[in-house]
Amino acid sequence: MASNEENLLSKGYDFSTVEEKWLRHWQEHNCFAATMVEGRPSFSIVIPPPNVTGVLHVGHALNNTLQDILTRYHRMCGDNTVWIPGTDHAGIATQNVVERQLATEGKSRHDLGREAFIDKVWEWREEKGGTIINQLRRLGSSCDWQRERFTMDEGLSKAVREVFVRLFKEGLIYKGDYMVNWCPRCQTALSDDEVEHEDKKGKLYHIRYPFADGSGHLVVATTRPETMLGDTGVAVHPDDERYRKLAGVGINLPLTDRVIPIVFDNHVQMDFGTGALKVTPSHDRDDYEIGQRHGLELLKVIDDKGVMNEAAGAYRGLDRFACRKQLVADLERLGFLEKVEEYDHAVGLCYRCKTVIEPTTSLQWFVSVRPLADKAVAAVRDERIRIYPKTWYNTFYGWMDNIRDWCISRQIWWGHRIPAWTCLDCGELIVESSDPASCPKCASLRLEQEKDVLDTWFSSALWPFSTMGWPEKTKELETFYPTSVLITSFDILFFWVARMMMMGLHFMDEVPFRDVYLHALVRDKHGKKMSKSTGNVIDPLEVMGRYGTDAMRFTLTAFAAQGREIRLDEERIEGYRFFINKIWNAARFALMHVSDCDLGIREVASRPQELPLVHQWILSRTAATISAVRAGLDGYHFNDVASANYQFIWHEFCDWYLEWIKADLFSSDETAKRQARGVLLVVLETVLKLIHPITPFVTEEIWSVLPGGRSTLMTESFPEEQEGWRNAGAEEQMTLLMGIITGIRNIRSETDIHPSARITVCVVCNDEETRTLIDSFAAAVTDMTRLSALSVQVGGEKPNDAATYIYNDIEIYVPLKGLVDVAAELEKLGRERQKTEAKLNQVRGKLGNDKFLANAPGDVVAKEQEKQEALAARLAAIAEAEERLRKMG
RNA sequence: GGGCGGGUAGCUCAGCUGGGAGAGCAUCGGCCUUACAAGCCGAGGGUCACAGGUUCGAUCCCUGUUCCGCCCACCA
Repeated sequence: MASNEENLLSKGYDFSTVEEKWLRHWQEHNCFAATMVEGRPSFSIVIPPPNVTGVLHVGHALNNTLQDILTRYHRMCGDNTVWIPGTDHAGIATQNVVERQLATEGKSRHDLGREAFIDKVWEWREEKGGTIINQLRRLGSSCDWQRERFTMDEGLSKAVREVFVRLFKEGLIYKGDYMVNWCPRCQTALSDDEVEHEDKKGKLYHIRYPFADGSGHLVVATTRPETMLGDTGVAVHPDDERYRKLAGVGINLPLTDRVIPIVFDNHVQMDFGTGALKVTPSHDRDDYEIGQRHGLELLKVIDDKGVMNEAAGAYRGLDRFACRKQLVADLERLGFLEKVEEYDHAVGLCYRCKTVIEPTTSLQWFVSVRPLADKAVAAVRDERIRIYPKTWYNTFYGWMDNIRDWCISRQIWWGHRIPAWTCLDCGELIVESSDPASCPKCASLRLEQEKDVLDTWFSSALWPFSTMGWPEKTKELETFYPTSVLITSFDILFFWVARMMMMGLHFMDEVPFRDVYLHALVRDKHGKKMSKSTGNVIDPLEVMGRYGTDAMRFTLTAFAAQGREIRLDEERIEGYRFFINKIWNAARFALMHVSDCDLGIREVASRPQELPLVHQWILSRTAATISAVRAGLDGYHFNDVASANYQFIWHEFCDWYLEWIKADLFSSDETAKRQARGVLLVVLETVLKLIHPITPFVTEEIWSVLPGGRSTLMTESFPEEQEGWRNAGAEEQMTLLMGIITGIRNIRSETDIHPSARITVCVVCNDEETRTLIDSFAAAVTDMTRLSALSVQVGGEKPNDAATYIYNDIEIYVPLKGLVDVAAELEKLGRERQKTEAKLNQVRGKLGNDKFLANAPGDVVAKEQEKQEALAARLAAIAEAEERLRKMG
């Protein structure tokens, strides 16, 4: 082994050098580039574009690890494969970032003006926008980086305009004055799902509203008293006895000089509060609808910044919350405040800045989503799109059934400006994909473009086809659309996933993806959401630096069961780092024996029937692992893929196989040596390929030093099913031998025999076949348990004065020359006997039950019978051993 | 208020179409055995939340109870 040390791997796995090396190699050799070869199956993924302002968090790490696993798998399978990367311009988020930067210079975007501000954002993007992309690269993501897209790119912008114009012309986009969710801080409208609801401790104010005729008052309750200044009515339920007589009676609205009417509306809940509802049509969604039904006036009292306007009279200029305080004090002073209760209720917050949303009416653009949503629902019902895990179907349908029109205009500057113009002369509204030069109606040149931009999700809804060149007819679209699978987190199922379905189906007349895999949210080990303020954030970059990227990727994969949350524990990452190191060391060992081999030795694996048992066994187990890994990958059971690899590599390949073949590898028997080397090389190559999609770096590095001069592992072919390696008989025989070895080791350990002490063992079995098997592997057994002698017999005379272990129906004796603790041995055997008896009784019960025999399938009955025989034999063996011990005692 | 998910070993979880309870980590004991002490060998540990039901047979299916988490919702 000294002669070819330069070919060997270093003693410990140094991930940082290796990772750097392979990232460079993959990039320089353009290994991730898409292939579009005629006649091959296609596999395509578009990345859920992270915000251009983003930095890699552990959710990204999970999301992209899973995508990379599938991409690498399919690439190795020989499919035409592409993974298209990119980023989202993230309207509000990015604008906020740049505005904050300006604020440090004491400026606002208004100081710069729209165009200069947008230039500033682009500048920011050039400088800092590549951060997350570089972090994704570091993760090993095998995206076709030459195809990187940005939602504000020229091509994508063209697609956005095209979609907008078509939808408008089809009547699916309209403009109107409606109630929207308004963020006073971002000063823009938000769609319903951009509003987060949070339970807050608040107060419920009960306010007296006097009748105009002076006959008394009624009481209304509200959590937002400042909105009363905009009240234009009071609503009660038509069936409410208490208020029936009030028809036609007006209300003197306190603190104002206005008289407002009482209206009767079914929407009012009679049993809430006093059953009387103050109606503020301009600042509440329900009130808006009640107002519409009864022709109530719209009166805005809060402006775009959340400040009371001139309609608020004396309160004008006050912030809405300051106004609330002041107004409540005034009501109390004037005797209008009946009472104040503590009250918990949900408050709508801006998902970006957490400012309390102010519902208000405003002129906005909307998409009529019903017809689009229907297509999406149909596609899911027909299984043209499948959702994994399937628990999400109900949620999906529920949401789609209740979907409302989508407000797509945003009053910010950074984004796709709405392609609509108004003619300042004739008022014509022009919607065109290219900028119009003049008004088509009056030929005026005085056109003004809409100031609003589109909701960011409008452009990301087009992502699966806009990134492939739509509206042009491209080879990419032909080859890769629809995409194979969308992998994303469930929290954007509706923001994004549903809308991609709608747009894809509408414009491509085809689903955007065949499968949707929704992975869990990553939380801390206690199930808490990670957040900077709680300080429980696990930073993937830090983790990668500490344990290596492969270790982190493997950990995330091992955790990726089809559930809703992943509780990530940093200790686990450390544990899996040991596993990566284990692979490294196993390879190091293997290389000591195969580094100078010619590749012809691999032939031995193609005729397993000619090989010794242990090789047949490992090949059979390898075949089983290939099946498990492929099945896991095909069915998105990522955790199963991880554990199949882990279990096989560590506990079968390393713990048993490598130990077992050491004798052959060091042997002077050339045939045995060649067989061992050949199978070792084949199995090592196979596991490297199998696990490469999860841990690309360490596997590439090992692969590169295997004999034979190799290019990259990532373009090698993924292991095919190997039915020819399957061998149930070999597995059974090996299981038996391993059981006996474990038994002997158990005796050693239990009786405090030093591991290096040579002992003799006598194995007693019940048939000649077993005896021959054990006998022919006596050398291996002796070797692995450090015996000086092993005798195997069928029945017959057994050693006295021996420690005992029963494996199935086989008795294992270790003579101890008077050192046997008879009582302890008997106790141990007694426990075993009880367990065995209990099981046997259970089985006998079943087999004695006619109904079981009549109803259970034949193979189940047969299995029970076999079990009965095995248990009975074991029981007999235990009894014999006990008897022997009693004689001694 | 509605919907969804979950309660399995000390911890984190797996267990996919009902037929002998599993993994990792942690714990205990023993080992520097020629790849690996980032390791090896051995061991202990669970009335599968609770109560019923269906079935020859239930961790798995059905009903109810309870606890936890999430989502949706116009009771101001």
